[in-house]
Amino acid sequence: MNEMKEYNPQEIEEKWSKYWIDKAIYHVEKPQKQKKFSVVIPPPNVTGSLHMGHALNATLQDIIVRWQRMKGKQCVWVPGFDHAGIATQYVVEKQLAKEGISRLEIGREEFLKKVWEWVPKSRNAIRTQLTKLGVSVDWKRERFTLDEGFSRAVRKAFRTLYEEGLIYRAEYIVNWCPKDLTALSDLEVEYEEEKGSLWYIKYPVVDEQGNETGEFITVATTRPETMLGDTAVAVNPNDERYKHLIGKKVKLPLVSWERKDLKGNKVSNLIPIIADERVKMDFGTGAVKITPAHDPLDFEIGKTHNLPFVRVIDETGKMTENAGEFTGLDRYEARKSVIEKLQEKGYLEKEEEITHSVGHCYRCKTVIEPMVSVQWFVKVSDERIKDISIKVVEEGIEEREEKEIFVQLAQVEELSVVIPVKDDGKYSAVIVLDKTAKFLVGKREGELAYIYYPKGDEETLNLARSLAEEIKNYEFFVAYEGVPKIVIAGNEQLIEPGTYLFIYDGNKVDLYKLEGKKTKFVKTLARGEADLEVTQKSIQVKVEKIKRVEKKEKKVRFIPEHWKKFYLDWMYNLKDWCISRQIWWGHRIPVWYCKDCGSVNVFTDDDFDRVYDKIIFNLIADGKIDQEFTPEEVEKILKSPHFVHPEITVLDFYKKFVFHKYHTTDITADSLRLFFTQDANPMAILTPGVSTRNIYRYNSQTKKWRMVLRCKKCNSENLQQDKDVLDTWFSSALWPFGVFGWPENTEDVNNLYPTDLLVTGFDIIFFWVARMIMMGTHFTKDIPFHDVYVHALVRDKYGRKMSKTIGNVIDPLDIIQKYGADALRFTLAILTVQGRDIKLAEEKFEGYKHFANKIWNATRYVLMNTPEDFIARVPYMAPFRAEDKWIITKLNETAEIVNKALSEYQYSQAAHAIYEFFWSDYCDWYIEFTKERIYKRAPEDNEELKAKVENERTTAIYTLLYVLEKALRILHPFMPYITEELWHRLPNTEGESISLTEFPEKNEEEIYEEEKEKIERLREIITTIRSLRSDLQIKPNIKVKASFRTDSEFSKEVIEEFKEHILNLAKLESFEEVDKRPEGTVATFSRDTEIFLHIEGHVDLEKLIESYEKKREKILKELERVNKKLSNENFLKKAPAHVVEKEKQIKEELENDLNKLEEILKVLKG
RNA sequence: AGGCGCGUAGCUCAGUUGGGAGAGCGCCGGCCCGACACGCCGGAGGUCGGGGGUUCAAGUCCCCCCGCGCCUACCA
Repeated sequence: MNEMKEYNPQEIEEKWSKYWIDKAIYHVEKPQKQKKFSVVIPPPNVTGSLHMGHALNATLQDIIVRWQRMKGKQCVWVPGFDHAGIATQYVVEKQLAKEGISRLEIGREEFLKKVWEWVPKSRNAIRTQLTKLGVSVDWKRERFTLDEGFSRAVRKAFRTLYEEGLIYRAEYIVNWCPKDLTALSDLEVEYEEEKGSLWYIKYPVVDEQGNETGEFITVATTRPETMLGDTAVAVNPNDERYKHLIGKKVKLPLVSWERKDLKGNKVSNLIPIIADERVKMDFGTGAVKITPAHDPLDFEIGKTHNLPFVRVIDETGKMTENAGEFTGLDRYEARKSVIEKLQEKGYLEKEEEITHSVGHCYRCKTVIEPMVSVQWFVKVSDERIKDISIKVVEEGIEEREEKEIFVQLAQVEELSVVIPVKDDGKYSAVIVLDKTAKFLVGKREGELAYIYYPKGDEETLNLARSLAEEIKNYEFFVAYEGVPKIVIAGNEQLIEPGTYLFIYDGNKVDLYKLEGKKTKFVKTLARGEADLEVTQKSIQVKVEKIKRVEKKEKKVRFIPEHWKKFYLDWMYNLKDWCISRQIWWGHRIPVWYCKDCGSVNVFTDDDFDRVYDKIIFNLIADGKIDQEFTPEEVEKILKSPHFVHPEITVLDFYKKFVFHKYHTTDITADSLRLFFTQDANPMAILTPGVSTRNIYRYNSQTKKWRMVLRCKKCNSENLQQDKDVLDTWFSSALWPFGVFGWPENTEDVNNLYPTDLLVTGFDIIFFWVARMIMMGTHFTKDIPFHDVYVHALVRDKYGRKMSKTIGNVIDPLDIIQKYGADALRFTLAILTVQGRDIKLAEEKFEGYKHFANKIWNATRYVLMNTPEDFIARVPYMAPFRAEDKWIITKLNETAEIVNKALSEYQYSQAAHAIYEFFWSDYCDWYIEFTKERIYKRAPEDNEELKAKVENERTTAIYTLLYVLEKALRILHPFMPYITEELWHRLPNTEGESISLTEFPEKNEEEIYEEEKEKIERLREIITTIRSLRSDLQIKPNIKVKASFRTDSEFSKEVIEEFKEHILNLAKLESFEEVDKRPEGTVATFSRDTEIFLHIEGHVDLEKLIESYEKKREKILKELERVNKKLSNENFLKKAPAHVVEKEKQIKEELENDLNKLEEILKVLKG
């Protein structure tokens, strides 16, 4: 019926990827709070390209999201990108450098234009890569950390924190990169072990007059050039060697010139010897030179002892004027020079080799320079931020929310309920409870809304109430007594009389038996959308107000759990977060300094109340227009396609994603001009309804308008904006609520936040996860996410990190090209075990492409044998056979394992279960079993027999299709493409996408224990025969005669029932029961059954004997173990009875096996 | 230095409350049998890093040691 070509991943993946996006399958316009499952993607860096870590990250998210979606959740997975300040600036600078352009030459504005030109190219590339992976994200909600909404959110966050005193500006020692010319946060510094030297320098001690006493104090340093900035020598107060020197002074060698501190005060070259506990006695000489301006610890000591700060190295790594004769030298040249000079003058005592770790810029690898400068900090160490961030992870916060709900209590007589169920627009079932309904309970918006119960019957009302508490997942449920009329697919269903409950959960109607207050699941009656038609004889409604205390747990759970400790350890020792960066690409700090009164102004669009003002202000603050601009410029920008969503304009983006209002507002150059004119025109004050505020001023020379910002303290217009931008992570910290529209109180924020899951790598727990928790809890008073799944690092096959330098990267795109995205995804999933890094080698992908191929071909087999008129044949199909029930049982067990594994994020287990099922159970056994029925030729001349054969074939095909369809659904989250493709090809499916079908769950009705046991036994028997054939080296194409003998009724039954399968799958000519071993046969056994194979001609028995000897050894060893256990009195006494029983059984089995084996060996040898 | 993780078949790894050692790849032998050679059938291969302890029973829990990896801190 279906012509299937060979499996070609590229072809199908391209097709479905496009289909999903074009149809916006994964867009949910208005998700309901109760049903949602929301995830935000860790925004990939716009500079990068997708590497294996991204592929893993995206795959793990997609598996959970697709699974949750199939479980009926309304999934919203928000994609987006991160502007990556330093990294992007670095990349663009490098590109410009190739053209011989430096950013300093072209200036800030021009440079940013270049970046904006470059960014979309890179962004689009990653976007394409993500779509190739098959991620089921909602592209309509895509965001960028530097889009208009985010930029506004960042300013709002900054302002709020500033006003709360949680952001401050201070002089502090920071990690400075002399190449990128910016401060770096502690986390952005990479330490590496390096060989260096420890130089011992003698500082002459001087008396009160400043004359050298002849005594020296020797300090040790790895950075002699910083001695020029020394302002003290410190020793430990308990150090006997130096106690007498404390309080005295030394004369700083070489320095004969005048030095100045940060405020311009002169600093003497006679510096004090101070005592400080932080000095370690056992390092170096126990005396340490103090350079407060260029060393973090010295900075601290300098602060405590009130030492002057002398900067001797500038931003570019060159020596400052304080370095006297060394001024202008690079810090490394200066080091050489200083050493030479010291040696020359006899101050250098010795030089020792030392390995120490040196901090490098994470981006350009330049050695960082600790330097005192003025920076902005977030006071994350403040208890208002720190405490709650610890608490939500450590123990969680339980919040009690009192809710008032109104429940209609309807006392009725003769209650009738009709439940029509529609599936895909067609009626799939109708349930009619004519006057037999007992009570009815329903919800509205997730809350109990009404109860219908028999007039005056308080007992029933109470029962209904308690059931409403107990049953969590329902939209309504009806209880009835008596005989209901249930019609499913046109057939009336009979149910034995009793008290039952129909529960509708939004997806399906389940039937439960009601015994007292207990409910017992019977079966699922129908799937689809259920309606409710209620009639009653009389009604009396009373509204009851119920106070409900809703407990809401705010707890962030790390998976695997040990990352919790990792996070908490860091939180306990939290240092303030330096957020200013001396670069251009990023969110410019929304601070304007007043040049007149010196005060600090933080502006946001909250300072304006009209939409025009707000937009103009945001455009200026974002650097999109200058503070002086023309209305045409504004219109042009607002009417241009948006960077993230080119299908709409920037103005529309503002309305939809930034303000979430002003929907009808249009802005044109003309309307702006009018607005500005009125604003600036003092006469307008006389016109009613027009306000003037003097925000805009026209400059007739430049013919431009200017938005005037005024100092909030002195009203001066003489303001200057801070030149720095914010750390990218400051905006990323707002990601989980920023993407939903915060700071506006949007529907998405209400319905989708907190998010359910965050998947990320451990390396950014501090950078990102911690900061999202800090900012999330602070701004939204709620956690940003419930579960944080921390995934592994992807390494090469030798366990090394993948890096471009080593050249061991495996590019996911190459893998997709060669093996397909499905194989890539499945491989990553099956290798994902909690707490272990992934070692990757290309062969692995190949292996799982084989799996995809296997599924493809299995489907080909099924479809090849599905007749055109299959559906019409179904009503005539024969009853299920045992193997059908067996595979259905296996399918259900697999569904259960996969569901459980995924709910615990056990990706590997889940993937293994479906792999095992598909390949071993379905392909290797079930398909082989069906061949008997599929290939059986019906005799043309016997109508009755022909019909029987055909109907049995229909059953086989039906089961093949039924199981295949469900198995594809189970596999779908792992391999979305191939499952989508194959699913659409099956005749028993309809719908837009497999991803919108229901994820299979274990159905107790489909568990057939008896048949399962039989088939397992059958497999053992077949395997035993195959094994003997192989030992005897009988070619597979030769059919041999065989016979068996057994005392077990069960085994006999299995053999008789499945004789055909045994003949087919063990390649036997015959398999008859005998009393004793026939002549000319070789024996083997499977449990209680002896099997005899007729050998014709010469057979090499050596190999067989060898094989049996080996088995005998094994059994003996086992027996020894079991006997030892069973002869241990303590074991018999203390071990649980069932364990002892089991051991006894094992012993019996082993002894039987041994007897049989020895007998066989005797015959073989004799 | 402190903390965390890992050490199971040649390789990569599963092994969920402590009860007869597993998978994939590789290897060996045999097969193009009407889905699939990206396949089928059969098979070999392990003192579960070493030592001690708890227990009737330890790959699984506790302690020590060895090896590997990672993180944090210090490094004048």
